[in-house]
Amino acid sequence: MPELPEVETIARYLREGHPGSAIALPGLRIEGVHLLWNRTLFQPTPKELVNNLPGLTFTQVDRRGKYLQLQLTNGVLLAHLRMSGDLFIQPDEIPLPPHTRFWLKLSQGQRLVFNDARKFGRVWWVQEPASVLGRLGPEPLGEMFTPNWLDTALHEHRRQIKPLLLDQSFVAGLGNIYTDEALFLAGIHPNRLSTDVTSAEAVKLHHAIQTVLREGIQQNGASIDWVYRGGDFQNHFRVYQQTGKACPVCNTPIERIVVGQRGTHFCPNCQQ
DNA sequence: CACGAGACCTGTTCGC
DNA sequence: TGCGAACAGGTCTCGT
Repeated sequence: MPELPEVETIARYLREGHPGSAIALPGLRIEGVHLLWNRTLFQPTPKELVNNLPGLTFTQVDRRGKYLQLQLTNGVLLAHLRMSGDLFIQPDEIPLPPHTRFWLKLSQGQRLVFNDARKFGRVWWVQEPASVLGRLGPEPLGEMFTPNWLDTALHEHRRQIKPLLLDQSFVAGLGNIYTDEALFLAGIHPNRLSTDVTSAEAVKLHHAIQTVLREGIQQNGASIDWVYRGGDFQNHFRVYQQTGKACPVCNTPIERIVVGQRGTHFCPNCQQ
């Protein structure tokens, strides 16, 4: 599920509790470690994890790009959900969900579950988060990400605009949905070369990126297919997965092409 | 440096 | 109805 708005939603739920459930991660202590799919753990070894995590307490939950950062009294647990991952707290007595790859027994009769049908998701336990997050570009809703920065940065590369926006070392957090939506709002064809984007268009794109991300967060992210978290942004897509449907601006049928090996949705009239 | 292909995985939907 | 192909919110590595 995870692009910036979905990961942000999960971070908020972990930090403050789900709507309807006040259980929050900070303050809960780890009592047991269960790794069901070894490759989910990127670092350190399973043995080191089992030896070191029990007894530690969660103190804080943050997001950086598409990564979740779960601060502990010693070190930090990082998680990347990739395509199908999910991370949530649930009571210890109900059955583990299918596709659980990793879970922690917590104090107060709770557990933290890392669920991931496609097994692409990864977890790290490190002392220094920068060792994993070091190459990420700026947060698109942060102070560094200004219209002027984007204009300049676009011209430091000569690449197709869509793959460039998906590159996490360029900007951290955009994925396939929000990139398509942002390029539509900005009226930029996904195939355009970054160097050919004008300064006026860069300003528009900056605004479009922040708009779609804020909308996504407001709707608690997008819920597609069998993965459901209660998000609602899927009902507000303008072009993503709208192939053949009328463009909300000009009624031209939305088209699907492949750009950088990713399905790409756009309006051939609005995005020249 | 930029780009495409292939890997990593499982589940759902599409087309014949 | 059945079955294989295509596709899915991501990222890494390798070769050109």
